[in-house]
Amino acid sequence: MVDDKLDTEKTILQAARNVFIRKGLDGARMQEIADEAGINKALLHYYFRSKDKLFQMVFREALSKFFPSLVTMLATKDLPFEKRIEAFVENYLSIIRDNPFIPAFVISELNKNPEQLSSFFVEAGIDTKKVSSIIKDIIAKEAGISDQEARHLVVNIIAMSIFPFVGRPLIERIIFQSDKEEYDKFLEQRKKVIVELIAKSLKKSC
Amino acid sequence: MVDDKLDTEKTILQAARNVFIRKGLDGARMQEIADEAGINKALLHYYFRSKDKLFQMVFREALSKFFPSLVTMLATKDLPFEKRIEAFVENYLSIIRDNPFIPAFVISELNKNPEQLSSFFVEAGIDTKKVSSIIKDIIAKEAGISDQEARHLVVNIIAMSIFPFVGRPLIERIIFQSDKEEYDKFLEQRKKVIVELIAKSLKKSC
DNA sequence: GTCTATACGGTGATAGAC
DNA sequence: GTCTATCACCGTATAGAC
Repeated sequence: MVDDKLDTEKTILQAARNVFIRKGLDGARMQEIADEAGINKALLHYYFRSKDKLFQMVFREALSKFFPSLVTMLATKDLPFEKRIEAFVENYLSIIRDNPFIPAFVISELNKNPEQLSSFFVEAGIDTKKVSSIIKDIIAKEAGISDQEARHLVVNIIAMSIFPFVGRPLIERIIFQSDKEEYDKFLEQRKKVIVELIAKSLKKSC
Repeated sequence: MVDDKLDTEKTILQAARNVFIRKGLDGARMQEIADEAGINKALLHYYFRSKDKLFQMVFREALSKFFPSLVTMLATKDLPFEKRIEAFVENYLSIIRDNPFIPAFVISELNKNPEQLSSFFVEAGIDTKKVSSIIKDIIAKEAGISDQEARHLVVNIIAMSIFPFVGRPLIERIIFQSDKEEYDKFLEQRKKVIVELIAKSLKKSC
């Protein structure tokens, strides 16, 4: 161990991330986290009091990564609309690429326990009204579509970005015969595919 | 109890579905399943030997619903291509609507334990090579696109269909301010939105 | 701060009566 | 087939020595 006493906390958190994201809250074992951190169980409780407290740390951090520059994407009016969508997709995909298991983790835990969200929003200082009004006031207007269409637009973009990651076990086996390399190539093409699809959809038909 | 002895098994299975789909394998408790079925724990083991065996029943059934008429959609050449896509989306969405929690359940369990798939394919008699070659040989040709583009097409359709359900806890709160009715309306519009988007994307640009 | 030892409540599974 | 009682184990959490 090169790390000195003080970053024991960081070591534990990293181990907790690995285990919780792989196994989920219910599937994770404090013993496994301790092993992965190279310490023992008692120390976990010394630093984080309980399993649930430790989980909250990991989960909320993961959830934060999920709110990418959604607001940023929409708030900055510097670029033309389509360029901003492109920037958003690129940014979002790169975040997911760096944390490929976070989306499935967050989705799993959130579906088991949706109430967690309320307290998260409060404590993270996120105003959902603001986000939703931005969609109406900025996206809808700039794209020249209705409020409802703007919501579909946002959901479509996020869906197409995230799904190849959360559905990877299934897609990779069925469509790619478990060829990991082919699948990675496929993922690299996503940005272009999504951006072009969205751009085309925003053009008035002719 | 009106049910006679023989459908105890069905009662148990239904209770197991409810609990496993809500809590996942790790989060589910045999006691809770027994309670929900109105019987006691011992009987669960009498009928299904172990928690894992019972889970497999539920999980595989759920997984089957996930392979919608993917093959059907592609195999039948009766309808013109775009009509077939429309039929597929409609059919797929109605399956999900009837089982709205299945996608998140399957995705969660599959990401925790991807190896389960191999044995499932074998036992369900699913030939993944066939599915993947259908995508190349039928979709790509009829749509006049490359093999790789055909794969993106399939993934996009499924992504846009499933995501509003697995991401519901998040989307509903952020974009719809927890307005359930509004969200249901939104879901009803999905078929039209997806079909039109895909149709537009398949048109040669002008 | 870090360890070992242990308490204590569950949890899956089985034995055995009816 | 269905129940009650019980076992063996595991998992979180804490006590207490160093």
